[in-house]
Amino acid sequence: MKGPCSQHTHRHRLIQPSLTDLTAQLRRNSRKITASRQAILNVLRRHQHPLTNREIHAALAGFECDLATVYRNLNTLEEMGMVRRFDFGDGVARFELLTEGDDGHHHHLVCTRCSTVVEIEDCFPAELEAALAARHGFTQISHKLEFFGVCPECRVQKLA
Amino acid sequence: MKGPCSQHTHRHRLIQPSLTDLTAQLRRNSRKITASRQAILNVLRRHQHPLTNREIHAALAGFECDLATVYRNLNTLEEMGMVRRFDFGDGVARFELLTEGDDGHHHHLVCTRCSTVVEIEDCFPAELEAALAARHGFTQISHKLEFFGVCPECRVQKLA
DNA sequence: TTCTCTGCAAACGCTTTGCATTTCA
DNA sequence: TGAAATGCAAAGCGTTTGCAGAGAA
Repeated sequence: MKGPCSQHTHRHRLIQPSLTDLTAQLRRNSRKITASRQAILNVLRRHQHPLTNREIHAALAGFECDLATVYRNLNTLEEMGMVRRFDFGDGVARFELLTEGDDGHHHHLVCTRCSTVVEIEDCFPAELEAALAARHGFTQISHKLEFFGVCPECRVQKLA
Repeated sequence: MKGPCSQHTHRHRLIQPSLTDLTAQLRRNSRKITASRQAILNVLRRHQHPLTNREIHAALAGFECDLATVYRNLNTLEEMGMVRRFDFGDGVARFELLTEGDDGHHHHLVCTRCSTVVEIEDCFPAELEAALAARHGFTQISHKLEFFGVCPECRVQKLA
C-alpha cells in the first residue's frame, strides 16, 4: 500500500450507469445536481476501481471543488446507495460507483507492493456464513473480506 | 460499533502464554522488561479479546503509563510477533495476545449494536484462496475477514 | 555505562464541522 | 424564496514522533 494509485489495474465490471441515471437518482432523493457532484460522478465513472477522496479530488477535471466537498458528497452518495465504501485497512476510505439495483458486494485482491487492485469474483461461501450466524445466534450477518498478496509484476521485479 | 467495550463477551482460546514465556520472548529480542510492558502484557492476558490502545491504557492496574507508550509498545510487540493487530473497519486498531508458534490467524463476529465480539473458527477456504491467487498470478496471499451482525441479546432487546 | 524506554508535547493524516455565502429548484 | 450545497478554516480523533530525562542490562 505504497505506490501511487494511477498505476492501479482493474478488471472493470460491464455495466456502467449513465450520467442521466445518476442525476435522476439524485433528483429522486431531492438532492441538487451541482457541478461538483457531476464532476465527482464523472471521475467515478471513468475510474471504476476504488478511489480515495483525495484521488477523486485530484482527478476532477474542469470543475474543481474543495476537498471537504468531496468528503461530504461521497458520504451523501453512500447514504443514497450510489457509491460503495471499501476499507483496505490502511486507514483511508475508498469508493466505487454502483449501478442501480446492484449492492456492489464484492471483494478485492490488493498488491502489498504497488497497491494494484484486482476485483475478485469469489466470496465467502453463503452456506458457511449462514451456518456461522446460526451457530452463534446472530442475525443480519454480513462480512468484510479483502485479499492481499504480491502481483505478478512485483514478483518479477523482485527476482530481477 | 458503539457500546462500551467492557460489555464484550468472548470465547476464550484455551492456551494462555505465561508471563514467564512473555518476558523470555522479550529478552530474546533484546528488549527490556519494563514495568509498562509487564502491565500491558498482563492486561492482554486478562482480556483475551481484541482491545484498543486506549482500552489497554485504561485497564492498566497498578502501573500507569503514557498513552504514547502503549502505542509504542503494541507496535513493538506486533513486530516481535507477540501480539496480533485486528481491524474492524472503525478506524481503531485492536490487539490480541498470541501464543508462541501461533500466528493468531482467526476472525471475529462483531455485533453492530453493542460491539460484542465472538471469536470465529471459520476461515476462508484455503483451496479457494489458492485458486484465486493462481488465477491472478498473485503470490504470498493472505486475507482480512471479519463478520458483522446482530447478536442474540440485541435482537431480543429490539423486539421488546 | 550504554542502549532502550518513557513522558511530554507537538505534529500528522484523514475526516468532520461551524458558519457565512452561494447555488439550485 | 427557501432548502441544500459550498468554501474556508478550524477542530476532532487516532496515531506518530522529537527530545530530554529515566531506567534496565
